[in-house]
Amino acid sequence: MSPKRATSLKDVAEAAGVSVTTVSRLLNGSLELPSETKLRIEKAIRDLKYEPNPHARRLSRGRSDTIGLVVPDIANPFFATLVSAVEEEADKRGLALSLYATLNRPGREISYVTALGRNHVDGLLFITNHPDNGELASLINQTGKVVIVDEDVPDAVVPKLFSDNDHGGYLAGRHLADHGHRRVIYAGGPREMISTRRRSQGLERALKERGEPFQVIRYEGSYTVEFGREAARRFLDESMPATAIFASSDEIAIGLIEVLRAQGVSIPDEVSVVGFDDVGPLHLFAPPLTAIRQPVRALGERALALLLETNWQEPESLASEELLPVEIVVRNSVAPPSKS
Amino acid sequence: MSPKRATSLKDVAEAAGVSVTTVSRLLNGSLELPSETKLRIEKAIRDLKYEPNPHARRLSRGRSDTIGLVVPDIANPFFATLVSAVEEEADKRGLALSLYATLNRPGREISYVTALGRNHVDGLLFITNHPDNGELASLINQTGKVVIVDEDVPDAVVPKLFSDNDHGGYLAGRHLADHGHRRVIYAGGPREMISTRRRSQGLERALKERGEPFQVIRYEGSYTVEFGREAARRFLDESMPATAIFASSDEIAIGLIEVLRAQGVSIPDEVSVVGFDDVGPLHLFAPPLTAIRQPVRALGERALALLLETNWQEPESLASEELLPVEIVVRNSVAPPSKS
DNA sequence: CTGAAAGCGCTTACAG
DNA sequence: CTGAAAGCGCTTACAG
Repeated sequence: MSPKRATSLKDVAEAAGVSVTTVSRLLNGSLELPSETKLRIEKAIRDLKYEPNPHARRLSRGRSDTIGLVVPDIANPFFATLVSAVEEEADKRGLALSLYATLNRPGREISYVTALGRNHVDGLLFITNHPDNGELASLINQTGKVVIVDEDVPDAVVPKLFSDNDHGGYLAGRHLADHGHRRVIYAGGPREMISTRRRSQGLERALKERGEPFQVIRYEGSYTVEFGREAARRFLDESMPATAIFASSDEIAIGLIEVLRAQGVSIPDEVSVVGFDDVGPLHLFAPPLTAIRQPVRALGERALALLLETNWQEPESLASEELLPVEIVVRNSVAPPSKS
Repeated sequence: MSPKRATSLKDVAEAAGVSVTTVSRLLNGSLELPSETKLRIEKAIRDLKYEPNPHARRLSRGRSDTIGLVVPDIANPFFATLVSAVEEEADKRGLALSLYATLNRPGREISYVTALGRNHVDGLLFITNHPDNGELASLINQTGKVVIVDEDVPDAVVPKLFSDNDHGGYLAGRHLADHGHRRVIYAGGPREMISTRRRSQGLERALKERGEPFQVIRYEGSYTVEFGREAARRFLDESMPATAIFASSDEIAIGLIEVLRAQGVSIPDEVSVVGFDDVGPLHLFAPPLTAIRQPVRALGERALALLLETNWQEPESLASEELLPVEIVVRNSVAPPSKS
């Protein structure tokens, strides 16, 4: 089982009695060949089970036909679904996928973007989930060919693709207001992040448009189960200062419900809850959770299309922001405030 | 913004006044250099922001320092968690990860294994979830450097790593038997697959060891939500021929519970349910689902270690099978059979 | 239409 | 200790 040399273009060329140039051209489609020759070459390829060496091809062509995808955490179902959609799209287009998980460590983000700058991948789909001090943005601006997805890197001038977070917040708020809620807690991610800002803005707007007094209390932390637990504890410690909670991710909702249930707080009798993301099996929860659904797969598909469609030579075409629509999935976790 | 030529080894060498050989050796650590020279080179690298071109390096070295991971479906939380664990391990070792989703299409599996044979990746972690007609096995045997994870490819002679499925089935069966169940339905994946065979065997063994009459009814299909729904419908159509159901994956459990709930069948009052996998938020389900937990991350970590540790020259060391322990997580979906 | 040859950017025997 | 040179396996002007 010695690492037998793989068959190369040259082997094929010899077997077919032509030059490597010809074989290479046939493979790359830039050629009309006499069908006799063509058949001979194709036979040689089959006989030798030839497959081009991608490393050589990449070196020679100066591009890799692979795109990089950096996400905070692959195990998170939201990102997993996104990765899955990107992979499927990439595969359709003959592109390979290089996957990087940053696990929320800024250093890793930096190094991946640097890698792109060096042509290791042909483009990058970039998803962060923590604030940037400007370093990342400037790096992105000088390397180009990255599209930012899901969460913003404010000073980066590249195409951006988000869910319609503001409208998501609005839908949640309207649903809550329809049931008579006026005091609601927004349990979200880091305050600096665009998703949190926009979702809570939308929420406020929906409550405000009723023309009656209202209050939004912000619990801002991170998009994690642990923060969801914290939010629930705080809510309890503060003696339930609201009649409803808008949990801004599946993870937050999971932690929140976990603690609320453990403490015997009934949803929606004592407090109503609306979630965000809706990628987990929320319909099986007790109670089934009403939530804003993000178009996760569409986000992944569109992100790749954007990367490929963008004319990277035209600076003015770069600074775009595209929003994908969200919807509310009504289940059973919202009821009118109890009259206690 | 023309694609400015990236700085190469040669640029660094010139800037430092040495040969590319010297720089290359310094980078690859096979060299003691006078510290003055060393500093000069390092300064040049820093000044020029040099980073080696991985495509050239791969071509030259004949290896890629990347490992391939093929999974049926990335969006599935079980596989997502596995991918996440592998990615983290790979990153620790300086290995890149190439990800492929087969979406259950045999043709795609074949082509990825072929790619490995051509040295595009240094090794492959392979996860299938459908029966093989022998084609895959023979391909795997002739390319080598693949470890099979989670589900078997029977005729392949390579290291294999599974969860202890038999024991998982046994734990489920024992728990059910402890509560007095004697007639249970096994709702699992394809009958040919090792996971299904072993889990149902374990289940039977646990029931049998009580020394009383028992019956296991097998519903075999696939590890999907849709099959879970089918299983529930069949269970209902057959007028509930058992007092408990062992759902052999989170997906199956989800589909099953969905339909049972919709039909007003109470768990665990009318039928007990035990799940398998336990990667989703089963503790928030109504009722919280008792399940066998798979060591998903450990599976990923160990798989990579196996790939790296195996001595691929020694045929006798290849045919190994390693089992990772599972455990039962008791929640609230099992009760004694109703006396109706 | 077809091929010889240079080049992509590294690594690594082989010499000095 | 250090370097010139060949080689990895492709692609692609450039000639014929």
